[in-house]
Amino acid sequence: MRVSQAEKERSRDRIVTSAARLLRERGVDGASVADVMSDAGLTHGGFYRHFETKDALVAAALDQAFDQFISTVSRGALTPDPQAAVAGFMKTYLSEGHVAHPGQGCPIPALAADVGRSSPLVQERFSAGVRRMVAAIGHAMPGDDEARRSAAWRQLAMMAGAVMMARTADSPTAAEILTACGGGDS
Amino acid sequence: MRVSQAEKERSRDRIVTSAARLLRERGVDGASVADVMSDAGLTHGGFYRHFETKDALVAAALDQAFDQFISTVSRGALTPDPQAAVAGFMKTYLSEGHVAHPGQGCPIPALAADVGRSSPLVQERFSAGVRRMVAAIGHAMPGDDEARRSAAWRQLAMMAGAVMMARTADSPTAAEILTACGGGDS
DNA sequence: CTTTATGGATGTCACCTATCATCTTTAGGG
DNA sequence: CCCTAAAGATGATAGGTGACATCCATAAAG
Repeated sequence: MRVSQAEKERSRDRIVTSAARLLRERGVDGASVADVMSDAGLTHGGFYRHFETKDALVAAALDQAFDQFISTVSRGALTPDPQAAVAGFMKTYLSEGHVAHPGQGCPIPALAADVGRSSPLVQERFSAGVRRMVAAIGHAMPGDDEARRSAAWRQLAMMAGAVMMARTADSPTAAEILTACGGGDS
Repeated sequence: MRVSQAEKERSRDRIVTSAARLLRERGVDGASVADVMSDAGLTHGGFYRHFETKDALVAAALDQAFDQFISTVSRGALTPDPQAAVAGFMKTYLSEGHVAHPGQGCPIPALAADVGRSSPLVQERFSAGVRRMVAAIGHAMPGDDEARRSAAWRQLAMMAGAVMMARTADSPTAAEILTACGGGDS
């Protein structure tokens, strides 16, 4: 049955939110349109009233996933000591909780490889999210602009690589990786 | 038609070699059994004479991919100066050539995310390959055993993360990432 | 010359993206 | 205030592709 425009807006939000989680949990191919719609409490038939293609959904979901994750990063960045904020973010990023729950985590270790094989639209949105993250991290790095940006790239690359590898490893190895890269045990 | 056992062995090798490349290029879901068999010059009908399941092929292909890639790493490690060897390996790893050709590159940035969602068998084989790489890299690091291993994890995480992100980015951004992480332009 | 097992051809079943007729309800003009 | 056209949701379905199974012709092996 038809619903109000406000309700449709909320439906769309639920679809995107479900997609943002399921994509990170199962990968681009592993999260089907029907899965996402079902998770959003709808049937798959109505999907194409909201999005042209699955690709468009992926792009929208990536935006939301980065928004959500960056807001987590930035929340700490307003503390008096920006370097302490980055340190706290690193601990959270390199935690077993982040490894265990990709659905709420950083899109980079969860989806970068998939995105590298996806459409230009998806790549562009993803890349924009990555740049936003680098900017957010670099903001709290020491040195001049170029040094901060460069340090932020190294930091982000290491963190993303560490979480990604930890997700393929057994528990002791995962802990070893996280610790080696500067993470905690939380 | 039936072929000799030696020929079967060669068929199997071709299948694994094709899989090792196609998996890295297209991901686990993107490379179908039919694709792999076709690439190996066979039809998909005979596949299950060689492997129980697709999973078993993935495991075998991961082993070969790591073998091939580690032999590249280790080739340089025999030079008089092991630290120079690691530096050379880093330059190669963080090159645009590596970013552009995942099919011959490191399995980690290409497949870690997929593996994190795969069967325990696949995860175990992949994790074993990762540990072999860390051992190979750590071999040429300074400091005591623990420090070397820890430094190797950081290095590998950063390199894998950098290549993975570079593969989702446009050319200038990719170059920026590689340079920031210590790579060259080759 | 018989046995055997490889690889090819074809089939089955499930699932994925995308579409559509249909029902229902909203939104807006008279 | 009501009536009607537009539009969201539904369930069925089309078309394609995936993993995996089965039958068959044939050549190796004894």
